[in-house]
Amino acid sequence: MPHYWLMKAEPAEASIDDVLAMPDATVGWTGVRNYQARNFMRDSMQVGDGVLFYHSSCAQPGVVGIARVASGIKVDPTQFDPASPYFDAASKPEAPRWLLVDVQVVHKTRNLTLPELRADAALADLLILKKGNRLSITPVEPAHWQHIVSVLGHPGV
DNA sequence: GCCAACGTTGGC
DNA sequence: GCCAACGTTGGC
Repeated sequence: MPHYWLMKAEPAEASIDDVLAMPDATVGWTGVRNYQARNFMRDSMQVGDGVLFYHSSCAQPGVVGIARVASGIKVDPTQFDPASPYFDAASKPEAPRWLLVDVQVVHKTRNLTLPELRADAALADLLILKKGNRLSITPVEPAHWQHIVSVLGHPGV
């Protein structure tokens, strides 16, 4: 039974177009620095899980594509790079603190915007819409996933 | 730039 | 372990 996820990306940093331009349309999901989000990747994600690719911190936040989890869990190399904004001096190579998975874009969609998501009664319980939610990775209920890919006119992963 | 909400840190 | 201070997120 696959799981489904919503993963936030800042388009100024890694937009869906940026990822599409990469080999195999696949990107290592660097920069997760929240334990709960990390634990979702480490403990619950499986290769092939469905991912809603979401643009945040931008003019038109929303779901902009369908993606899939494309690797198992790996060490996030940016934590050891002093030049990276994600550098973590407290993390040691013998005990890496931060992890990532590869994410492969399957289909770029139109932007299903945040106001549209909020206006959809079927998505009232979508975690991203809950007040105060800031997690960059959240699980998505199968019914929510089916609804969103249907609204986007896509068969899913 | 503002601000609400939440996570992390660190003194005690 | 408590909790105030601080930093970050992210929409507006």
